[in-house]
Amino acid sequence: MWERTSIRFRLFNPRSLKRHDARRGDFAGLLIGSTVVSAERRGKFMWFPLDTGDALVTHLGMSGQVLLRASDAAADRHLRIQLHVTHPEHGELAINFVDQRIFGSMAVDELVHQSVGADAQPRLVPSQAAHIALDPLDAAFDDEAFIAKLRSRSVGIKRALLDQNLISGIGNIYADESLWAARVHFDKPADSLSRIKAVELLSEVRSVLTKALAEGGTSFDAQYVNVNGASGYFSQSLNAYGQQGKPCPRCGSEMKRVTFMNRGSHFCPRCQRR
DNA sequence: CCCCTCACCTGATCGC
DNA sequence: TGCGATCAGGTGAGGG
Repeated sequence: MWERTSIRFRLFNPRSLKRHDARRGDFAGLLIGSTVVSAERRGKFMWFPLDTGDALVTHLGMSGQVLLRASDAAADRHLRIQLHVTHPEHGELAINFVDQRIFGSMAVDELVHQSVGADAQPRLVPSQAAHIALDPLDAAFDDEAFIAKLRSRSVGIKRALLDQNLISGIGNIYADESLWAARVHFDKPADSLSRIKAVELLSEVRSVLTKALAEGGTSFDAQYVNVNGASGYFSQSLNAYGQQGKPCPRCGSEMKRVTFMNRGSHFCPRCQRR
């Protein structure tokens, strides 16, 4: 983790600041000269609390990355924002915000107090991320509250899993993997799940996320890499996502892909019945 | 409030 | 080789 860091800044694409509220002040003006004191994340939001009381916020969108580079390294493809920082031990470094599709962005946002989870410990989160629920690997995640809310929704279970107000950290890949593992059809109404099944599904969500983290995430190509540019290996372990046409690893039936919520849903028509 | 659709973008790939 | 359709790890605004 970084210690104290000062910031300089270059903007290559103004759309990459769409989450910044300029009424509070200019992005660069709020940032330059400040010191980063820590790093936090929730879902696709990642933020760096500053000594000013604000935070440098990043939303990764579909294709965003924050890459750590030598200060004189060649520009990355799709570089949108570059921060030059001085690290107390490592000297001059570049932090490159790279985002092919520009669905992500950076911002400087105020930190607000939020009381969440089973421990009711107030936390400081950026105002624009305050509606994002804890992820199920957070020690304070409230299983009972989640299961109750999940089972009160009439939407298909996959919609609910992707709803970051209910639970964070689950995107299209991990939703399909978790539903396959729990043998639940993606469009089964959430309020039709038994309590036992909901508990099992949450447990499968946790094991999918834990395994994916251990393997460094899911990298289909060189675009999806960690802060140091390394690929993850979870794509080797996928049972459902992208497996259409192949046999189900559990029962051997042919895996299907259908369009749902403008994205692909992958499932076994035999193991996962509506 | 809950639910649904669609806009927001660039780039890779596949079929003709 | 070109061209159109489709697909890609996510929100979030706006309508019913």
